Amino acid sequence: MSRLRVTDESVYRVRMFKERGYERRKCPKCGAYFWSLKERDDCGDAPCADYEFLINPSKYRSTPLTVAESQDKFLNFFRRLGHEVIKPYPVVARWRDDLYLTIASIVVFQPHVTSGIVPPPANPLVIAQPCIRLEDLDSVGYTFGRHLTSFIMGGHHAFNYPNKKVYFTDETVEYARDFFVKELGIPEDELVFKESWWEGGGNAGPCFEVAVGGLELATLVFMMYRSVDGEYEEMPLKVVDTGYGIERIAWFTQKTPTAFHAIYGDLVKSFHKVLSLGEAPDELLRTAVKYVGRLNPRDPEKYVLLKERVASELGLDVREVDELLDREVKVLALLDLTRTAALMLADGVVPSNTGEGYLARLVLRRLFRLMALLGGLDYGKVAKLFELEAGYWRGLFPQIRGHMGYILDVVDVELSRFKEILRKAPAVIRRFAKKAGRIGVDELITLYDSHGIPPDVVAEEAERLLGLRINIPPNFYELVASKHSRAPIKGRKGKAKLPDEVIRAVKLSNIPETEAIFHKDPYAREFDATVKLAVGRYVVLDRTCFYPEGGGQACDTGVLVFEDGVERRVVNVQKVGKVVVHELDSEVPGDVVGERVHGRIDWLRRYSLMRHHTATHIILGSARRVLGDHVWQAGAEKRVEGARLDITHYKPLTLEEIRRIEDTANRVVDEGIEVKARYMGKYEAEGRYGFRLYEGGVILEPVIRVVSIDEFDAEACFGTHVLNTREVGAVKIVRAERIADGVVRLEFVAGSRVSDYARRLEERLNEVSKILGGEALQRARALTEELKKVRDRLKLFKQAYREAVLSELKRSERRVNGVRVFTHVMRIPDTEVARWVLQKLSSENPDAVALIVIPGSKRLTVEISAGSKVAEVVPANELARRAAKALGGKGGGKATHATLVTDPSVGSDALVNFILNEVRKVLGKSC
RNA sequence: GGGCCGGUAGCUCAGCCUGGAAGAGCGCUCGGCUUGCAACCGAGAGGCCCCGGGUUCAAAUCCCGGCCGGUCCA
Repeated sequence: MSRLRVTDESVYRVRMFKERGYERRKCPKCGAYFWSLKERDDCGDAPCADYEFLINPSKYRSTPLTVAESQDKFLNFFRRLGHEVIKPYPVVARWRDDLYLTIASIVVFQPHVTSGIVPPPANPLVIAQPCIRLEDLDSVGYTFGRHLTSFIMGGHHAFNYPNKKVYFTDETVEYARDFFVKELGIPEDELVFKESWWEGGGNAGPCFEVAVGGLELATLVFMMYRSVDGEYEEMPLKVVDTGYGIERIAWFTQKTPTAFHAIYGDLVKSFHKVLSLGEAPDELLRTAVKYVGRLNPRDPEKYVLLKERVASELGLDVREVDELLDREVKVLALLDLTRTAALMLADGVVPSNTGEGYLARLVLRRLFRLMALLGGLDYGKVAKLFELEAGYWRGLFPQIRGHMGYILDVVDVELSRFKEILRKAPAVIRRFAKKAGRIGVDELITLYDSHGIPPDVVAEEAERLLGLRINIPPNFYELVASKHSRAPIKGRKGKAKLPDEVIRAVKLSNIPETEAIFHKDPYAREFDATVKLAVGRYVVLDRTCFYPEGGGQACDTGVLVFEDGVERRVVNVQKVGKVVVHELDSEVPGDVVGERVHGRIDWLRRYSLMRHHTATHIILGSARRVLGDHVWQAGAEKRVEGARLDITHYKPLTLEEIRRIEDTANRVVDEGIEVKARYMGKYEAEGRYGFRLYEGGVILEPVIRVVSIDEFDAEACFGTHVLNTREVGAVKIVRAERIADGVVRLEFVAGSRVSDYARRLEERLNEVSKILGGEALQRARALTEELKKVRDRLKLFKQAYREAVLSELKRSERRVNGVRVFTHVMRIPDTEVARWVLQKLSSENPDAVALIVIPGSKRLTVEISAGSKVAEVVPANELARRAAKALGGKGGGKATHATLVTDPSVGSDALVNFILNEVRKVLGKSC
């Protein structure tokens, strides 16, 4: 965390500290300033302090609360203070294009509210938001629950606008004090407010970390700066952003040895039972917890130290402590990871190799690995764990139980993938060990990076297979990460489809929003308008029927008629903000600003686009009904000839599923459902339709245009649609393919294009029939049979030819200085046959030299072979080289076999004679 | 979105670095041994070496492009 300050410390001097006599003190351990009523040795927060609340529980008496009770207590307290309770958002942050997961309650209001574009749904408000953070994925459990991958963040937020102040630092601190002291019964003496600085998501501000008994229970952030290029700029909007750890409150009040025991209650026992493991003795955990608060368990050396201390205190063997503690920590981590995975999957994440899908896979892989290490990874057990979570959280997170079918199906698929990696691991490890001669750090990294084999698996297998001892560097995952370049979290692609100067001119001109006739009446084909701006071939009007490219829908084309009476074609239409720019096929003559124009769009093109656009919504809704709630749009394109829709799904579609999607879509078409486009308030629309609205992407506006097909489908959409599904006519899916891990692409046609598609198929079939000479299907069957026969026959002939060439070659035998030499000139050139024959001959006659000339119009090829016995004396490659040099040509090879290529003009006879001569010369010398 | 790895017989893979006549195991077919099965022994069938281009006398092998699959990171 940055210690940068742009504000003086006065911001931390809130009203309450003065009124109630809090003093500002400095922590001798971390140097941070904090406020408390009484003198203290430290700032009261890990790792400066122990888990005091567990070591001396009587000092921190409070009523034990479950997670649900903690949440209720928190929400009700702030409701009584005038905060409106907001329903929690999904853990997958689909409304944001810079984050995958909801990592804090404030994420729910970013960036639309914090940037001032949209007012908050209520002000002030309070929310209990389930959050997911994967930073501590590998060390979950080791801090006994201080770190979790999924947790509920209780946040009360106030948005202070320049003209409307709600409340800020003074009130926030007082609320915190009242909540902890009056509501939870914590003695005020033990409260510590530590001064700190918070930064995140481009915002920053001072904050207080509120710690009690060694546990931070809340963070109170006062977001007031925007960080721009490393500098802080004060924001007009000042936001109270608080985060109360609901699970931590439950832990604190229950004082169980670990947070997991407080959060998961009976589940701790159930998980052990499913895994057939005994629970660690309470005494062991209670002893360990004394050190967990202060030691950083991610530091392996410190962790060893912790175990040693626990062992000596309990009079146990270190190995025993080590085993029991490691095992317990893994089981506890599983409780957290299962919930995290369940929450992500319940929100419809499809595991994949990119985006949030990858994060889901990461959690599942970690979960599987832990189970494998605990000695039992099978689907039945994993499924049981998820079912236990679903049952346990049915009150707070009913969505888990609601999506159990999908969750278990995905777990099954992912487990198979993981097992596949483990199955392949030995072969890959062997290959690496062989290639590199060892398995060092580089090999470990590549094995993990490219093959997904974790280093501990490599070490295990390498020892088992090859007897190799492998050292895993402690900073292994850092090394992996350092291999990858850092890029923006979510890539934004934006290619300008207009020249820069046009965009600049439009922005400078301050032209008001173009009146969208295409929205008011999508059936309007002609219109009159006034020219507002003209730059070269680019024209802006005050109103238009021309739909600009957007939302995956191609733009309209058509004509504009200016006052000179000349029709100019509109070839491209784009948006700059809310201003529509028409690109013409030629420049506009002179100054046309203020002129009246008449426009006409190409109606058939537009109508086809409208039909395909509505069809896309229908297909999406159908896919969701057939496949499940996890189906989201991953991309779409609507063209005149057809459309395509990419959906998230975890396995390839079966033919039956495709047909059911198509049937469902056509039923919706036949039902004749009204397609409504209307403007709604953001929160109203979200409340009514959920985040399904943002299939096509995030919309950062207080009022959004919602296109709905009754209850079947509703999306925030800018496009033009037909008024009734009946107008789509019909839908035909023409292709379904898996384009990426977790993404299936559906291509389809609608309306009259279905007929076009059918005609194309018909024409192709006719063409095939014509070529085959008869009814296509029948002829194809017959021809396939025939082809098989011909192939078999050809094989026989080829065999016969081989034999013939071989026998002719054999007959050509002559003796040159005691060596048998065979020569043959092929009549039907066939390199493959020549090689086969030579191989056969020389293996039967190791004392022979043989050559076959393969004539050709462009070149003359000679394959030369020397039997194993004579190859040393008469190397074939030597012969080829000499001939190439003397006769012109190229050649080479090895001692037993060589190839020579010359110009045909050399002639077969000359070639053969030359080589014979060379053989004679070589043998003459050596004899 | 980017990095890395892979694509050779029905399956699992070797060969590729260092170019020179396509391999192993399993499976399959047939035969032997067996009352039969398994095992064992013997023989055989089975290959656009992912696709396209380039370099070369010669490419599974080297280079470039593409497709497909896997994996890691953001």
